[in-house]
Amino acid sequence: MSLLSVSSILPPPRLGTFSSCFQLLTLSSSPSIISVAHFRAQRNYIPHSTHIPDSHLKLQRLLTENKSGFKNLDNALSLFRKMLKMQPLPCHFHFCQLLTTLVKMKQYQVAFSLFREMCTLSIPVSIITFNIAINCCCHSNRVDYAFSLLATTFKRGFVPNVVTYNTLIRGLLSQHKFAEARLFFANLIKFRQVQPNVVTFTTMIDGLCKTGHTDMALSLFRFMEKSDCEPNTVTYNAIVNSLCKRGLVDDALNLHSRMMDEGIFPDVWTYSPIIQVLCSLKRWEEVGLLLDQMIHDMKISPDVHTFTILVDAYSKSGKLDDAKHLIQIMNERGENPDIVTYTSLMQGYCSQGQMDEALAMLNTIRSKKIMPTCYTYSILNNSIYNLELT
DNA sequence: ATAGGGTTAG
Repeated sequence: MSLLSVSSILPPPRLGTFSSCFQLLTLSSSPSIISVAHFRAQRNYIPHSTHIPDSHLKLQRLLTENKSGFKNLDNALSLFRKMLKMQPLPCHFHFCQLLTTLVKMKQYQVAFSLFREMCTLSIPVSIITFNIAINCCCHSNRVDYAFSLLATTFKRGFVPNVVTYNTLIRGLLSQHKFAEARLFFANLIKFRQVQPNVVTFTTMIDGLCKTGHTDMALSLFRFMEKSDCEPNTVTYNAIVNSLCKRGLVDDALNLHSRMMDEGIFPDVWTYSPIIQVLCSLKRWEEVGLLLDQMIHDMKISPDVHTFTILVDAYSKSGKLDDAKHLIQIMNERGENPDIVTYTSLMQGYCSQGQMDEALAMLNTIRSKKIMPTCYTYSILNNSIYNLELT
């Protein structure tokens, strides 16, 4: 059964919106009552809107400096408190910047509670603020809250946009609510709520793949290829990743060549899953060729994930010195190994029965102030348990 | 200033 009929999928372009924009533009360029002479007469006048208080300039600098994440959560929270006390209040843009930074720090619940506080205190919000909050709910696995926020959005007179809907679709799919996601997507199109874009389709395709509905994902992908909304690298990557997960590495390799033929450039996200599955199949020669192509021909640098895949592959084949050497290369290149990298090497030591080395690894992790995860302890526990059995 | 993708255990 096809997901959608072709005719229902793309609403006609919204000429109304474009033409009214155009009208506005024409009006604003019509002879104006404000002339150069007007400004000359008042040359000492500084318009209110251009005056930025020092506190706001300082705030802007702080937000820009820390935009990929504050050193710790308290810094972000105390900045929020300061912002609330500022006179005049910082603009909407700055509050959004702070919330976005918290999202980058994966502090979804904190970001959401700040959003709630903003609403309680009647700090101006917009559809963008709501979208950030909806995204936080989805990432905290509370897609139910996300939908109640959608209702609030309507109640407050904001118009949800394609970002709102894409976020909600992803939220439903990440909660394995496939039927709901599909219905929501179909209704958006049926009732012309929004014009889907490449992110909408890619989100659906990726979610369909991950919920085991690969046939539907492929038909949506084929539909995109024929439509005005052409697949991009991320769309191809969703399919490549799914093929790799299903062990269909040759299909993945074919798709990889096809995307290049179509003029869509692969990125590190395309290569990593293919390299991973080739490693698991011990097709080492091809791993080498692909890495060479990626690094030298395509000029794509392996990142933490790619390196970790290789560290894991070496560890699993007992080549612990090579794995250690890779970690050294990572450090030299500034691709800092993370908990997954170290856990992979630690597992290598465990499976070789080198428990002293494995425990030393745990100490290294601690000394680097990296938080071990349940994987780290579970691997250690299982090895100790297995040793006791033998 | 808002949305999409890859790595580790049993």
